[in-house]
Amino acid sequence: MITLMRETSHTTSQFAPRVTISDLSSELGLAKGTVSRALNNYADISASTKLRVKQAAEKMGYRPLSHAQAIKTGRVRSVGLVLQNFEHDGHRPFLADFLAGISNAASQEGWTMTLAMANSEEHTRDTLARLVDERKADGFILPRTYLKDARIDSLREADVPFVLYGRTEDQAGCAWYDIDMKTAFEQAVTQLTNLGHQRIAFLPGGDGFTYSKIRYQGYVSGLTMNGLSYEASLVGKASVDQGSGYENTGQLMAAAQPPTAFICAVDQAALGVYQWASERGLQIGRDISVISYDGIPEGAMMTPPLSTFAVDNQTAGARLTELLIARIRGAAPENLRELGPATFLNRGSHGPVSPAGHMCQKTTVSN
Amino acid sequence: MITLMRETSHTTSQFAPRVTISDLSSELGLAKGTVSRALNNYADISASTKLRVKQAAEKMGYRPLSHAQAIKTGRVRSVGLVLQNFEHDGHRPFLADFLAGISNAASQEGWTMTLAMANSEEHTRDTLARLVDERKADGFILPRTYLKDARIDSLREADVPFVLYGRTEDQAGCAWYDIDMKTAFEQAVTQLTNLGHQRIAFLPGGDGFTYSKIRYQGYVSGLTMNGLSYEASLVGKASVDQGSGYENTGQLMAAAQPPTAFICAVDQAALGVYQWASERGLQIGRDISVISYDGIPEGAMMTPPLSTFAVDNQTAGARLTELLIARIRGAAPENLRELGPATFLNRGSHGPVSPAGHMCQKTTVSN
DNA sequence: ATTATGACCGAAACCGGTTTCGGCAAGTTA
DNA sequence: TAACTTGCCGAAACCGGTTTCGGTCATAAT
Repeated sequence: MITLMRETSHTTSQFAPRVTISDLSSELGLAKGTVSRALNNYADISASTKLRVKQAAEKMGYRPLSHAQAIKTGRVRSVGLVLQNFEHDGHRPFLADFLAGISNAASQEGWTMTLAMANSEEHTRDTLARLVDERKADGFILPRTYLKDARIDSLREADVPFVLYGRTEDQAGCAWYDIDMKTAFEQAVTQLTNLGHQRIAFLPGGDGFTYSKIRYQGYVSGLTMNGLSYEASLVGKASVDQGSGYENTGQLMAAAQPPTAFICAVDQAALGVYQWASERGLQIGRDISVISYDGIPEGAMMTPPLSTFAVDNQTAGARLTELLIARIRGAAPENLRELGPATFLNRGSHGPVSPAGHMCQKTTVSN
Repeated sequence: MITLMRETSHTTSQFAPRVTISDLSSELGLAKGTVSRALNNYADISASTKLRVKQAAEKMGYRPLSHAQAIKTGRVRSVGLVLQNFEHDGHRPFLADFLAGISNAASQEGWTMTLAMANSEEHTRDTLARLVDERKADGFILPRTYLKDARIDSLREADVPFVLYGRTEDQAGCAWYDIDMKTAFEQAVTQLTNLGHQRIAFLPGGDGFTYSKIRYQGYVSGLTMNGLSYEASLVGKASVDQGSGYENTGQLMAAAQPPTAFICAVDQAALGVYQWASERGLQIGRDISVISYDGIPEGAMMTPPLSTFAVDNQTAGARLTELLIARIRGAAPENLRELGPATFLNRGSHGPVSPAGHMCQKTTVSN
């Protein structure tokens, strides 16, 4: 009985009384359509009526229902985001920041964010398809882009607006925001060569990801910028977590002329370098130098604290939604491409090349 | 020119052709309303037509537009979530799991999730109000509940369905899911007393949070269950991160009869205990025992690995959305309250009370 | 003095669904 | 057989907006 009453009252009075556009029009003595056009700045409404309507709307607290407009306009004023939580989670610590950036930028424009998570590539495609089909979002932010990315293909084909966090091989029709990782990794090489290092190893990121290729290119470019020659034996295999970082460190250090410094595509791999070194009594920053990328919080708590390039995921999220909204409003994707900076956290994990230690002669160095 | 064409084609052909309910009705030779009622299982539609309609809908790939239905029903089939990212972020590592749970459970019912983040209590209220006002969600999940929670008050007053992750002081009209933390902390005390500990300290969580009170109650109840008397001097101040945990550990260990074991309301505080001990050459698990709560990933990487109660935030998110959807569909909140288990990770940070060390005589022990 | 031209607004159609209402045919009851 | 249900469906109103289409009136052009 009580239950019944609850249900009833719930379905009837549900919310505070809303003011609709009809309320506004009858209050103003204008036609409903006129009010709508005034609010949407149509050219055939006089400036004075526009002002009057807008003031009344403000005063009466009128807020259009986005789903009511959507039925005619096809836009729900929402940015879509499908996260893949099956990947190596180097970006997990930044998730909250990233989401905060999106959320804030979206609400700035009166938009909202609809979020879904997928646990496989197929699940991602299905989820994306469902959200598109049900028009739950007007466009999408695609994080963690691949060189060849099925999500991009399907959205491009369906002509659904999207923006990439990262780049991809075929940029046609793609708007994107990315971090200038190439410069960052060039700087990493420069830092180390300035400290005397000449055998600088590189631990790349996950295969297939665009970020992985670009960071690698930055490493290579940094070598030539500093007059060092590229050596394939100094490049490890994909290292995306502590375990793989640890293993690949061991592999590279077993060489006849082991590296004196490591550049890691991701911080998690750097933790593996730390582990390998500490197990052998070697001190990071003195016996082995490490510079890495991501800026995970654990990095600050290591001994010594990890020198790394930090990225501001909150502004990334914010810029991405601004770009996406612009894209949805019709801007050409070619004009919506942006590179943000990574900031170097100059901490203790890199130092001058160790005089003793594994370094012997410098045979491979040109110049 | 190219730009213009892009824009044009974008606004016109935008998506793949959708099949509407009118397409269905004309295809079937039925009235639009009849089709709608058939799909929604109205009683005045014959079973045979229902079947025919549903099969045709399936075959033609018909999916109703939630915002088109919302205009009449008032429901957009979306669960709302406003995260406060200004709080101490003990739950940050679990964010992805939590969101995945919500997302999966929601899409199971054909629902979606609209997410927003706020950086102050006021911002949270505003955001919540806006989402309610614009009907962006049919109900809300409120995480991290306080004993007195302004969000609950305003949603209750506005008669908007919601469900709590956690409990609150005034449960009237509240549906919730929570972890049985009281039992967990009782077990923690029992574990330690079985190992001979009699001076067991407690580091509580953040002030004002319901979880903090319940975990404290579990600690107290565990003491009496095991014949130990409560001692106010064994209870520290709020310790929600490593820093405060470190400090409060020092405070408690400075007593004439220092504790031999610590129970921490949150794992982050336990990290502070580790730090304090390691700086003094004391070994966790031997010289000082620690049992904690949360199950953060860092805990497994400590030496020794942290004994703690882990909570499955993915199923928490899933259950919460199931409860919320039930609530929105009219179920009484009193029937939507659930307690999930915390699972003890029996690791190395607790052990028998140290024979040497700080322990002296047992004066305060009754029995 | 007419006529064409704009500026400005009302009326109505429309978007994709849901829900109410009424009517018809078949089966029940009187 | 007439009256009454009942089962089942069509028609139309409705939800809260947007957009198209004319129409009125004042002003400018002829």
